Amino acid sequence: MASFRHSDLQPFVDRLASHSELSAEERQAICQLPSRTAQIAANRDVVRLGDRIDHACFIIDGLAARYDQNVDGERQTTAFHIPGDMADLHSVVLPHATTGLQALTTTTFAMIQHLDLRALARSHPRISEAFWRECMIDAAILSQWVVNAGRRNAKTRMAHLLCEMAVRYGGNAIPKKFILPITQGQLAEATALTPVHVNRTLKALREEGLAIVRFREVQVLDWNGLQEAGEFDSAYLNAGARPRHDRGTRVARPQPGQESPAQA
Amino acid sequence: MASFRHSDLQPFVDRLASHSELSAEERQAICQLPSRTAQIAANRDVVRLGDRIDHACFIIDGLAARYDQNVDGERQTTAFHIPGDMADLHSVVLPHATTGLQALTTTTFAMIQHLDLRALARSHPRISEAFWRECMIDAAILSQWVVNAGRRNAKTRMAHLLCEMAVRYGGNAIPKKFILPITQGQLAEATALTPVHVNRTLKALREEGLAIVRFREVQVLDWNGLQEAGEFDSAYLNAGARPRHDRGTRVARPQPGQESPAQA
DNA sequence: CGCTTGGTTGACCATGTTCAATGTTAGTGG
DNA sequence: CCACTAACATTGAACATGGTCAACCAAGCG
Repeated sequence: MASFRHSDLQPFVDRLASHSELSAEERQAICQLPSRTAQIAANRDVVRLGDRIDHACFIIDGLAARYDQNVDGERQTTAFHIPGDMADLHSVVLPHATTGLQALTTTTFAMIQHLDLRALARSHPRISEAFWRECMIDAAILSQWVVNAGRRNAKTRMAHLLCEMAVRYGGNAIPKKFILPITQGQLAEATALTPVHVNRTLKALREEGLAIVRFREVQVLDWNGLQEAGEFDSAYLNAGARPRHDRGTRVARPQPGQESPAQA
Repeated sequence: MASFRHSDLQPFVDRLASHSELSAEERQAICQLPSRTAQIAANRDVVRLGDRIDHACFIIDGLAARYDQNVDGERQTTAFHIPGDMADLHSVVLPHATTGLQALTTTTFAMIQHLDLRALARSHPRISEAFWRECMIDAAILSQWVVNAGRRNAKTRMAHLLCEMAVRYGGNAIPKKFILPITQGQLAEATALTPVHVNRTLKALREEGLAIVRFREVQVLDWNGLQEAGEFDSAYLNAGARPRHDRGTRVARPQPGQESPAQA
């Protein structure tokens, strides 16, 4: 049954505050958004393709996957949502779902009406900007997924995904192990591989001493090695954060006939 | 040399108005944003990977590609930007570029300071929301690119991309032919194929009477056939538009053990 | 127990890559 | 107008990454 609480949204405030400056008053306003807590069982859709929705889902506990599918019904996961994510904040401006959202485990979430989120955004410009920024970080992740699916081989792809999840779960302190309650089949949907090849790929990562992936748990054996294997640079995940460490060494290769950027 | 004009931004207003309600006053405010017009030659970067930028680029004429690359320097295009697009509106909230932007042809664009865009967004909540929505439509396209690269074969992928571009160039009236000033190599970077295989794929589309792609031009021979071959449903491009026609027939396949969506 | 779900492995196959050669087109200068 | 060049398109043959099919194993749970 639904219940009304406020503190559920504190992690959301923390998330927003990690990349956007918010006053105490603004933080409180977010915390006080009316929300309805709900739980959904594993393998069930929170949002179905084509649904028109009137609320966003803040993940309190569990794991959800955003997905789309091709004509044969083969799924492609386009994002994982972990606790602390507002899984479809974008729906505030695009209420017509063009992707589905599925719970991968029993997932607890807080439902917040678009009406309330929109009202808050309209009355608080900086909250509005924070929402926008939060969405754009998700888009930056999505952009990496295109590169992943398009230009990286199975091992690199898998390593990259593991790195992404490690950073998202752990923040600055990369966890030695973290819970990733996901089957190899679901990993296949995310990496655009087949379950069989996911298995072989995980075996390779294991045998190279990079990481051990089990049913509910990822063990990072060699973080540097895993990052290297995954061509991973966390910059895109921290793009919104206050400058802590400067950008890494990754630079665009110069293209033929190109010395300077835009010239007026 | 730079010049100061206002009317350059009218197409941007039209774009925003196509999905978001804006008052006459709001439209005018956008038009009056100070902008600096510039031109950049083909194959040069407008924004380089890692750049910290302080302006957004509105494409007036030409074609630009957003890209990222893997460690071997192989490029993956993640978006095309055509006239009418604000190529990096997202940079207003994430000024640290994690992807590059390259002109594919000689491209004319208007540069608008983040400062001005942000100020406008802060003072006009509905403009802020329109910016956010515009960005989320781009994200919806990106999401489709993940599916494209991940779960569709070469022919389907290519057809899907052509459909996307046709709709974006033509709006509701699908053009029989449209200018796409792009080489097969650049198509390869967008579809995550090799130039050689792009060539073979285009040949297949041609031989099946679906579309003819030449150096600067796409000729759509059979729009329905092309859409079908590309598993294309334009809903995601129009997600923000006023309801004109209802969603197509595309529905999520029911997954095992799933009858109803979220239950509280 | 036995059933179900997920993990593991091997053999064979297919889509798309790689390599390499040749054709085509547009632009440039004599 | 033609020769020359450079970039792009086209084609074929060999190859590789990952997919498909199929069998078997392991763990959790009624």
